[in-house]
Amino acid sequence: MGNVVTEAIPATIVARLPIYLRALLDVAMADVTLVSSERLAGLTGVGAATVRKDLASLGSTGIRGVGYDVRALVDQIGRTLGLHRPSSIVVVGIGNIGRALAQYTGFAERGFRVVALLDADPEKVGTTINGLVVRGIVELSAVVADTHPAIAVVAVPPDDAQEVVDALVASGLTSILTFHPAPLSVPDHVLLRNLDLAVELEILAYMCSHAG
Amino acid sequence: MGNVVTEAIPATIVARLPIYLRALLDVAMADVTLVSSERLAGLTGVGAATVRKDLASLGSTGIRGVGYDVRALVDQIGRTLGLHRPSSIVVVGIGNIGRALAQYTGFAERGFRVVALLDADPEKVGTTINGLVVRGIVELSAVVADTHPAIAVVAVPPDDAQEVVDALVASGLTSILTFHPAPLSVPDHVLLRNLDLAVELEILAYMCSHAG
DNA sequence: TAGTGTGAATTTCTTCACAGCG
DNA sequence: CGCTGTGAAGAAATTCACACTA
Repeated sequence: MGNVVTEAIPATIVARLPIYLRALLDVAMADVTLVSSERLAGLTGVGAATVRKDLASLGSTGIRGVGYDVRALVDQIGRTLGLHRPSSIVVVGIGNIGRALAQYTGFAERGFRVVALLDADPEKVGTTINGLVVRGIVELSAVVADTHPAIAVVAVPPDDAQEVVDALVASGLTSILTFHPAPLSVPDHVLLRNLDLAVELEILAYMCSHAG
Repeated sequence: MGNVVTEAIPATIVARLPIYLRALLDVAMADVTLVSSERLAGLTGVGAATVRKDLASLGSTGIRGVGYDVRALVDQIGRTLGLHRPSSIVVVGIGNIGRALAQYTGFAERGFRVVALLDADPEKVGTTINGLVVRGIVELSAVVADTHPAIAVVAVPPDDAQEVVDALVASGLTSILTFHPAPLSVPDHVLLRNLDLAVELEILAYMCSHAG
């Protein structure tokens, strides 16, 4: 039990781990050092039994009759998610969303480091954001080869998205986050996660017209 | 079968409907008028049988041996999601993300209309974005009463988010989308959907360190 | 014939309930 | 005593397979 080696955690659980982590960092701020599964359940909206099962699945370190040590849990989850050493990120497309990412200072404490910014607009190339110089998109493969980012975030205009994604894939990147309002295609070995704001609003629209 | 009245569609299905819709709008652009469940499955990454089950659950109109009529499906899904008439949106916080939302022209064709912009910064109040004047956050309840938005999108600095959400709830809004890097609390009757970019990156980080 | 619609089988996820331990 | 850890039960979602029909 509690094997240190990774043994494929189901996607449903992986999707909840960041939620736990977020809540744990939050209570840690308030100098709380112990949480019960019940408390964590209340903070995250997940069932208490599910919380225990999830934590057990990553070889948890709960103390019977007491709860879980917050710091230990943060470590455990962070390690499971691969955040024990910072992941480098390249941001492609320095529009509103790209700039938000480049300027966001909270990534550091979540284990992410923005290492490069790229844009196609000559007016933006050469400008500095948060200590990073924006480089031209023509340098894409050079920048990737240079900084070896783990993840690329693509926030370019819709018409350019597929092209940029293709270029990233060609440069060897295999994890991409996009904000594109339509499906994008990538080879099977590439992980693409797409956030479409309209999709989020549509889900909310349904819930709102059928409930509260 | 195929009851027109709403009979509580499971959340898993609701979450997929916007994905189908997105793919359908995409193929409609290419003047495609018919799609098979197989094709839709390929476009969205969902299983073909699941696609058929989902569409059947909203009283679908597939034609055996042929496929589904794209326009009919778009209508059907749109109506189910409550998009047959545009939902009004108020955007609170005109930073990078808020500006991106205010400027995004694609919402109209997805059934959403940004009707108001709010910000606390006196420098921003009074400026115009995409034909809308930014109003002060002190006017929040007046603006809500005035424009009756269905959904509020909150993109303010982390420290202000809870306060703004509370004010929105107090003004009577019950559907809120936020971009906050921590849990937010709302009364039970309010629907809050939170997009934490760090969470998305963390999920990607896990997948990337355990697969591709 | 090609592809929907759907019971039935299967897998996956969640909840329950409680033994066991600090 | 209180809370974790977990088998077993239950619910939900997915997949299978095929009858059926335009």
